[in-house]
Amino acid sequence: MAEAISTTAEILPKAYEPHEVEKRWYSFWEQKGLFMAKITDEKRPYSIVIPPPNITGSLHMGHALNNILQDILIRYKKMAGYNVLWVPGTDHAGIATQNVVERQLAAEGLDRHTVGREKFIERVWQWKEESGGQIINQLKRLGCACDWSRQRFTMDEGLSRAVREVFVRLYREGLIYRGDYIINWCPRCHTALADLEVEHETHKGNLYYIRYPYAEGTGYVVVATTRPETMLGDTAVAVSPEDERYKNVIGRNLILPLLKRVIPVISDSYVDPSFGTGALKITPAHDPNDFEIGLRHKLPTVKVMDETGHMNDEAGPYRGLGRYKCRKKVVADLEAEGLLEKIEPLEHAVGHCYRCKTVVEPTLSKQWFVSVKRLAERAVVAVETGQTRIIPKTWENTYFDWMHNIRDWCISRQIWWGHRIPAWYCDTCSEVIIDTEAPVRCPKCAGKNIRQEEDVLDTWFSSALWPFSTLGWPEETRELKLFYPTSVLITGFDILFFWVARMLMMGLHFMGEVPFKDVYIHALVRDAEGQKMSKSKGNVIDPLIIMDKYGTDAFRFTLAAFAAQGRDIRLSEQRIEGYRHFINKVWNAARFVLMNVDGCQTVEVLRPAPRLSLENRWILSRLKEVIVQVREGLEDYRFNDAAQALYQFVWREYCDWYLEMIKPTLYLTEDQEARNAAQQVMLSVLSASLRLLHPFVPFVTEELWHYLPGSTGSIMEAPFPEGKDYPEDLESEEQMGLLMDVITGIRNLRSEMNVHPAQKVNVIMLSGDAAGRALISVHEGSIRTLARVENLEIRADGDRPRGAVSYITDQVETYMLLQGVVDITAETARLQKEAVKLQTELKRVQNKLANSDFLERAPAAIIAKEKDKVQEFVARLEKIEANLKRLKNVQV
RNA sequence: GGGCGGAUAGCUCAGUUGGGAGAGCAUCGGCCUUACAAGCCGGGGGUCACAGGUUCAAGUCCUGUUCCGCCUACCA
Repeated sequence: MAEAISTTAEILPKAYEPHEVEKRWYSFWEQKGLFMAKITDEKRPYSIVIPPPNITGSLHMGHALNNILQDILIRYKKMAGYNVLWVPGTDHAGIATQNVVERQLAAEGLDRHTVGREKFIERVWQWKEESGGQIINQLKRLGCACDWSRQRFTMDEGLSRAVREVFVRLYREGLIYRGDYIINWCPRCHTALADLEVEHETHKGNLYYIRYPYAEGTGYVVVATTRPETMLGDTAVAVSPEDERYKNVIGRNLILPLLKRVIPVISDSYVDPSFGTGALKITPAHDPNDFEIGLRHKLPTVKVMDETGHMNDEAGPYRGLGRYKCRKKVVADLEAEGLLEKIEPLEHAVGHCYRCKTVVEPTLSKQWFVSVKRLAERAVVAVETGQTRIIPKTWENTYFDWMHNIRDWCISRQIWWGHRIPAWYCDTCSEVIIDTEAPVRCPKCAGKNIRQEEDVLDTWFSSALWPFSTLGWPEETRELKLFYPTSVLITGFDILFFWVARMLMMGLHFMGEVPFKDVYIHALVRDAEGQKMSKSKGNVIDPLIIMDKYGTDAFRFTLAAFAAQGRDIRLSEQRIEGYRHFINKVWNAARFVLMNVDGCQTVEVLRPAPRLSLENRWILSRLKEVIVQVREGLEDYRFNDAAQALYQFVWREYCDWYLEMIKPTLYLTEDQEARNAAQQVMLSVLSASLRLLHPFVPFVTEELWHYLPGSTGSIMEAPFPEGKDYPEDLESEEQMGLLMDVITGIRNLRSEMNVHPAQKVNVIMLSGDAAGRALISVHEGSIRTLARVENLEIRADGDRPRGAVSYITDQVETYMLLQGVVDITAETARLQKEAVKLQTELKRVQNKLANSDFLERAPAAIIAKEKDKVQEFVARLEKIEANLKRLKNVQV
């Protein structure tokens, strides 16, 4: 056995070195198939589908936090005895991916149109095979326990089939339609965008006041606009029906400047009389509101721009100009004609493409839509009735708000990379055919001139099906039966609408059940200054670099410890460094234990026996408490509480107090039985701590697990500790409390008297309480060790020693003898300070107890507590004052 | 415009049924005590944004104000 001890010390280096360890254990887990769910397992199921990262993505802080939290839950539930499944996968990310490949082509002097659709798609697939797996490897780096055998991609054959199936069913139910509608157009990406894909930003612009002359007679109406170039598409001017100023103008005709078209003045309650001049120019083809007004008044629509943002034939002399050049020229021409009244600066919101930040152009266009009203209603009810809980609850309001005001979802995109819409047009008879498979001939006219819709679906369309499409839908698979609805979805609030709401709608519609029971919305990771991390700001902290520098476990623990609900995380490297120290502490605690286990060969959970000594009973009782806290924290998604509880327990209680306290027993005692007990307890608490820590810091715990005597297999297969195995022991906690208080008191005296840490001191303790004296006496060894005491005398009563400084509690008076002369002035000051503090406290409590209202209305337990305090304070004060008197006498 | 969140120690933040203000980091002082200097021991530091109210009792509940964030929206 002596050999074994020295080997352990050699095997475990002084400091934890994460890199080699991390690599080794991840492949170990994968090889042993520990991440794989078993469909035949009879344990209770617990399932999560990953929010699929874009294949173009590289791991950022948001991914890291998101996936670490999922991994913590997955590992916890697995150890807690569930049949867990974590489905991983990636998203094809239509626009983003297409942009990447287009950029590649551009570098070669090509573009997608010269290459052609088929070849282009091939290129994208090729790119995906070569570079699209990057993010997956980065997730592995994080330690994610995903079932990689079930990895999916939104463009997989199976998922594509689900997409077509959903499209066809919705179409046949009348929930998908095609129509002319005003949509947001990105002139750079050449595609329609859903409302959600438009980001609004405040811009400093101008409000131009333009005169529209009457067609008959003299005079003009002045309209105000921020976008003068759209006037070329105006088909009316609207005023408010309640606006007295324009009462006689309604129904008259105006001459549209520059193009000289005749347009009417109409009245519509949408117009706000207080803004601008109260007259609004109406451009139905280039403004969503104007479009609605145009519908109401049956106005013609005139599109003046093409899909690249350039003016078209309808713009007459402005044809071919870019929209901003055109704006300049229109303004200049108006000015020249004396029709520009004035220009005022104005801040207003401008929509941008969420992908490329180009200013979007509202444009009239033929697109496919999902009619979402009915679907949304059901999804609202599901949350209202608690079938799905949104956590933190505050997000429910945001969700309801959005769902109640939801507008139809534009699902067609004019790009090539994505699920091509399963619609075909017959050129012979104009029939539209919607089917999951391509038709050979037109079912109506039997013609063969059939071509498929060019557009593809919004990427979020396939994402919306993710919870059931990844489990095999539309087949009725055993996976679906077992793991749907999934247990929880973990995501950031930024995709609550994009994704979560739509999954709820689709899940309810096609599965008849919510896709997940809980939705946990986690924080946003910001930089140390609270700024959102972004490449353009240059404040991005790269998780991969962090993991290189500090190790994955330190990184994981940091994020978990800061993942408080409802608040963003401000991350700085300093903090991660702090938690690296914690990982190292765990490492060294284990190192210490392993160096001192001798022949102890068991890591069995040890039931606290009454025969165990105080510190052993105490640490087991504390362990019970931390188990409860960790479990509750994880069940309630309070990751920070769970992590903090572990941090405190392992470092402060286990390392600082418990291990220090048993050192004499381990080193010196002749009592073999006591030593064995200490060894068993320290080992079993270490074992439990490692298991509790494992979901947070999987690598270091797995590494240490294999050094524990008697451990078998992976720590992932070990049971998560249960509170019921460790009865709480209040007596031991109370007694330990007294000892810790006295020891801290002596340490304090030493420090204040500048006693060198290596120097031992002599102490006399007085206590009128026999039980207290017995306790101190039994544990005087601990006091000697932890407070560095040479001679310790325990008395019931008697003269207070001269030449001593004191620490007074209500139960024990502790005197530390000084070798030289006590500085009476300093000691008096010290005691007086203490006395004043106590008197203030005492007074406060006494006032409370003097209040008859308090005595009448406060619960008995609270009153009793206050009374206890009075007793304690009075006892301490009396003793301190007695000491002060003695000091005074000495002085005299 | 509507909505939500935040304001607690120098910094970053906990504080879940209202009952004597906490942690980490930083700082100061002392220690290379044979697991760990990525460590050990000790100390200092807060009118819990402001003003009212409810209550025996408010960081915690209510109202208002100020200052920061964020989301959302069809004021041209």
